[in-house]
Amino acid sequence: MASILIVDDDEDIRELLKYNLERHNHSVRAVENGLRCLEAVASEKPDLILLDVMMPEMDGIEVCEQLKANEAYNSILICFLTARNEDYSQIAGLEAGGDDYVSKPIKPKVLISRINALLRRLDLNKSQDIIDTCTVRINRENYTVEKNGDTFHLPRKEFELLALLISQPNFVFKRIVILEKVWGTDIVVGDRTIDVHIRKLREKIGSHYITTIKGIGYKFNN
Amino acid sequence: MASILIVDDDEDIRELLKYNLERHNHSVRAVENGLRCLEAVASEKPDLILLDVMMPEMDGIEVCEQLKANEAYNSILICFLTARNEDYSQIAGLEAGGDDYVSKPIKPKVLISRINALLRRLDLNKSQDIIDTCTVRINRENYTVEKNGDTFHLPRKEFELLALLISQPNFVFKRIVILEKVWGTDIVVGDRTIDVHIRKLREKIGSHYITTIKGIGYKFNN
DNA sequence: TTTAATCTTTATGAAATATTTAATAATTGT
DNA sequence: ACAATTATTAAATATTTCATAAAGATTAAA
Repeated sequence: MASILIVDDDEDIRELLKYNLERHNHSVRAVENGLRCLEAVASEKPDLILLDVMMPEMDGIEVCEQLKANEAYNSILICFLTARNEDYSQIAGLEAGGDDYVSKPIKPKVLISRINALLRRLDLNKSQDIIDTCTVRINRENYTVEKNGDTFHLPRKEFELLALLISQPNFVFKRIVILEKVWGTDIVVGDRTIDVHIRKLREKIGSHYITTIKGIGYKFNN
Repeated sequence: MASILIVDDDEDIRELLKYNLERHNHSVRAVENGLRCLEAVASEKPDLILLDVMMPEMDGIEVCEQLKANEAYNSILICFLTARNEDYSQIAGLEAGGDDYVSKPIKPKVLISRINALLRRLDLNKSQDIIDTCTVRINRENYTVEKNGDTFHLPRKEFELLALLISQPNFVFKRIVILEKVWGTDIVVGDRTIDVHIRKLREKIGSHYITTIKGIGYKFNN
């Protein structure tokens, strides 16, 4: 859902982060130092950079300052990765124009949740109260769905699930992404919970609107 | 819960915002222009400034730049208030060092929710997994509560409610603040819902731990 | 100043909804 | 056919609402 650039000299961390972010549908590149970061940004501007503070040669703070000084790049979100008690870096990083920081050791869950919070800032105006496809229209004001003229109410979770799927018709949402968006990163529910809600939705809006993509997730057909 | 400074030349807006923020437990000051804002900041540093962009004499962007240039004040969060289609201002504002913006006409709910998101950044490290008073200890890992040696589980909402109250023993949480923190700003539930959860909690941890302050809210006794 | 009536807010219990789990069946891809 | 994944159903929990009772404030009269 977003293009993310990882900058860290530790290959294990790059791999860990790449794996986790890709699981969550992000498109990820990873480089090992500040110079490569600037190159990567120049070749394709990412939405967000995960930037290690402590790196040989050019540290994260410096990279950040360079980017924020460049009008073409200063809208890129920057999230610093800092060692645990590196308090100074945290402050310096945020003052250099960083948007957030995450302390190592990095818990993937925490990282994902922070990243989502940051990305939400990008599309502040995207969030719509009413989503309208040619067949179904949902209204966040009162959790209702309108289909062929008749309007009915959906309970919260079912509504959020439908709202997510319908936000990008024909796009396949992975199960993990659904969990994250509808249930939140910190709440743990069993795997079958999604299925049950999908079934309820299908009962209510008609089975053919939602297609299962086995091994991946679900999509709303339009 | 936070000290907030409102800067807007429109008295109605100042009043509206002040009223709403105070209802949510924030301590609020309001001034009518940029100069007064700088004075107010100098006399007492706020956690967050709600800063109108369009103001006579010194506009919000300029105020923001001055504050962010001053090492003593650049940690203050700044949220711009912009006219609806003032797109340029939004961008300019964020580039000037603003942390967020809210478009007029301002919906109090939206504002409160944004402000909470910003303030959460201030106390990233505050959130504890285990809270321990002399009598009761809660564990966010697995939603359990330990009292006099025996441990039991609480359902999510009850747990969150207890966790909130216990986070500041003897502090009276207003109903609206409880709703906001436990249920979230965008979810609407009836007024009696809180009562029911309070009752469940009292049943489980003992009635004397929670005191009702009529017309205001509840507190956890320690 | 006390008392009683009145109004507002909170407590309670039961019912209605919503959500989650768990067990089993069905489906799909290999 | 086998393994993995999803669907389905029923049951268990959790959450919310609703109606009614109780308690706390407030007001006005005695």
